[in-house]
Amino acid sequence: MAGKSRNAARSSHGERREEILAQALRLFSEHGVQQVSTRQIASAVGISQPSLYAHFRTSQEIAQELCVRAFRHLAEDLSRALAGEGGRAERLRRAALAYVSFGLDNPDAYRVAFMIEKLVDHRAQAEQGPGLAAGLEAYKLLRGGISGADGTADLIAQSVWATLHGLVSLLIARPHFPWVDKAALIDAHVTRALAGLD
Amino acid sequence: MAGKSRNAARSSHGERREEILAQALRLFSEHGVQQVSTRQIASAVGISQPSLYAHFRTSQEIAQELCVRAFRHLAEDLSRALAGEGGRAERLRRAALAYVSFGLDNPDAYRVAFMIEKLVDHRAQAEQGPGLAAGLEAYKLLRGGISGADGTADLIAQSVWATLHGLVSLLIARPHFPWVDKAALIDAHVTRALAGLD
DNA sequence: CTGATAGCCTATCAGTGATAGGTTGACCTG
DNA sequence: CAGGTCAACCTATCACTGATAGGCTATCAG
Repeated sequence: MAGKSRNAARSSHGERREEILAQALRLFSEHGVQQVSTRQIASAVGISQPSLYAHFRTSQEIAQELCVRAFRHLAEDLSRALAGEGGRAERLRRAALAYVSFGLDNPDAYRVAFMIEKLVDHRAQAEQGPGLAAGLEAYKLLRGGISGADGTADLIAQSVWATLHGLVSLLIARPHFPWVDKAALIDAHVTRALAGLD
Repeated sequence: MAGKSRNAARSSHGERREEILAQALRLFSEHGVQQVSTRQIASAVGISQPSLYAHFRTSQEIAQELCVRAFRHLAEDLSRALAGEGGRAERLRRAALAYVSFGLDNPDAYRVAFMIEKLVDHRAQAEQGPGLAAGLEAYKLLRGGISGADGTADLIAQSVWATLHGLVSLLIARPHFPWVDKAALIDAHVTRALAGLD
C-alpha cells in the first residue's frame, strides 16, 4: 500500500506547469496542435517526456487548459463589448466582431473548443467538459445580449452563434480557399448575422 | 531501374479497393475517423495492414476518397434542389436544407472536407487537394444559385455558405450542447441565412 | 515454359501517448 | 539533527500508430 499518488501533483501554483503551458502554446501556434508531440513539449521545457504527466493527467489536458484560458479571455472581450456604450444593436455588433476577432487570433484554442471531435462516442457526455464549459460561458453572454425576452432567445442566440462560428471556423480550417476580401466579408457577414434582431 | 513501382497499384477498377473503402466507411461511422487505425481497417477487410498501401498511398487517402465521393453526392443534391421547380427563393431554400441535411447525414465526410486542419503549414497549399476540390464544386453550385449578377455574388455566397456551415459543424462537433429543438433551429437558421437575398 | 506483374505476406522501423518504479532534494516535525 | 513526507524528476518500457522493405505466389500474355 505504498504511495500510489504518483501523478496526483496538479499543484495549481506550480511554476513548471506554467512553463509547460507556455512552451506548449508556442509550439501549438508554430506547428499546429495535432503536429506537436508530448516529447517536443517536454524537450522545449527541458524535462523528460514522462515528467509532463506529473503536471497533467493526459496530453489533451494541456491543450484543454490553454483553451479554457483563451475562452476566459473571450468572455472578458464579450462582456466589455456588451457593457460598453451605445444602443443594443451597436453593442451586439461590437460583440460579434469581438467574437470573430477572438477566433482568428486564437485559432488553436478555438479549434479545441469548437471544432475538434473528442472521444464523445463512448465516453461520458460530460467528458469534453472544460473546453465546452468555457465556450458555454461565452455563449451565455451572447444570449444575454440578444435576449428579446420573447422566449425565443435561445433559438435566435444559437442561430447567431452558429452564423458567426461558421465564418470563423471556415476561415481557420480553409485558409487557402479563394476568399473575397476578408475584412469586407467579416463586415458583411456580421451585418447579416445580426439583421432582423430588432 | 528495377521495379520500384511497389505501391503504384491504384487500379481504379480494383474490387479490393472498393472493399477497403466500404469497411473503412463502416468503421469511420461507428467509431469516428480519428479512432480508426489502418490495422482495424485491414483486419475488417481480411488482409494485412501493409497491404492497404498497395491500394492507397497513405491512410489519409482512404478518408479523402470517401470524402470526395460524399461530396459528389452533395453536388448532386444541390443541383437537384436548385434545378427543380419553384421560384428562386424556394429553390435556394431547398438547396440550403439539402446542404444541412448532407452534413448531418455524412458527418465524417463533412469533417474531412471542412473541419480538419491538414498539414497546411509547411506543405504546398494545394496539398489538401481532393477534399477541398470536391467541396469547392458544391460551393460553386451554391454561388450559382445565389448570383444576383451584381458583382457581390462571391461575397454573399461565402457569407451564406459560412452561415450554413456554422450550424452544421457545430451540431456535428458539439452534439451534447443544450441545443433547442433541432428541426426548429435548422428551419429558423436557414430562413435567417437566406433573408434579404431578393 | 517464361517472364512480368498484381496482390499479398512477414518483419521491421521510428515515433506516439502513457505507465511503472526508483532517485533526489526540499521541507517540516519531533 | 533524525526521520518522514512528498513533489518533481529520471530511465526503462509498454502497446500501438502509420509506413517501408523485401520476398512469395497466382495469374496471364507471349
